Amino acid sequence: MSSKKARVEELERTIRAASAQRTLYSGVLAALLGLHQTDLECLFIITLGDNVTPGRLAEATGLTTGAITGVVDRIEKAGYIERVRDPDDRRRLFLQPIRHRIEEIRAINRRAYADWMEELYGYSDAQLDMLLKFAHANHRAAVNATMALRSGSGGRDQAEE
Amino acid sequence: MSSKKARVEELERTIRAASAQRTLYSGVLAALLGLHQTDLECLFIITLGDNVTPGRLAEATGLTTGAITGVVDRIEKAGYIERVRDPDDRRRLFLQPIRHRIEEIRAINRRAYADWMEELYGYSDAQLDMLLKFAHANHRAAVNATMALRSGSGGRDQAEE
DNA sequence: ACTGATTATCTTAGTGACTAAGGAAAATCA
DNA sequence: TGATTTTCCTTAGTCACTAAGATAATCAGT
Repeated sequence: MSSKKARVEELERTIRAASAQRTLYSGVLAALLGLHQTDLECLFIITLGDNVTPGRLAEATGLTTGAITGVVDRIEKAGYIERVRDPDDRRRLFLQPIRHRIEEIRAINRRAYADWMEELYGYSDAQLDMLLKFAHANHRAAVNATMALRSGSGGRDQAEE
Repeated sequence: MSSKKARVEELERTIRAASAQRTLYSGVLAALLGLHQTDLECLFIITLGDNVTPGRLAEATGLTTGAITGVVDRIEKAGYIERVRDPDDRRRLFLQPIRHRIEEIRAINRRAYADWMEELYGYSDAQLDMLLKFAHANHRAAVNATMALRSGSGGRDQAEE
């Protein structure tokens, strides 16, 4: 027997633990690829966007452009992207993913999560819709919580300068 | 209209995005508390366990004991734990959480995630049970995926030495 | 007790990812 | 054309981390 409060709190705790574990997974994957966690995150942003430039990557991650140069160096050296000059504005670079190398990473993910994907297929369409709604709500909640923390001045110091 | 495959893949994508966002939240929270993300993680482990020692923390995180010394220094200086010598083995330290300071952090989390918790209370007990089962399965999946990566030799180098 | 090995934490030196500031090259504007 | 802006890179310095070893307490064997 468990109260609704107990259920809700265990649910929240479990989601948190699962998120932490997925972060850990990313770290292990990055190490396996000879990259840093930051690099892998950046690579993910690069593959999602179109014609991503170092400048846009710096904005997206909050890193300085200097740091981004290092990140791009490492990812390029590992062979997952190429620096390609924008022909229309020769100051700019496009960070072009090397598709078949990216596909290697996807394949690793697919293999590692194969059982889980199988499990997902076991749910009915209606259940999947409900879970999807829940997952979106959870994502929104995390975004809101982050914003609340940033603006809410939840703690002492905040802007140190 | 969307196929089951589309549903499953969007679900997995959304879970991943939500996890990433929760990681981001942790980083912002850590900065707010004047700690590093690593420190906050360690603090979490300390509060969960009982009479956690620096050594056990090193094992749990994979950091070296030297790094842990720095982590403990920072958390202690910020006032969230105390170093207490084990009276039965005076080589050892117990990292004792300072309860009311930990409670401050919990209060911040509760405030940031208040709407979300509210939302969870909106689900029926049966739905919560289903979601809980799902969340546990997701956690297990992430653990298994991490292990698969570690042992599966998915990539090249692996044991470098 | 005494000796040597082990255990737990800290210390030190060195590495490398990051920031801040500024430089070089190309584009844009007056 | 010259001045300003934009984009990326370079440089110097900071700091968390690792690796190796110091310090100190405990344990096992004699």
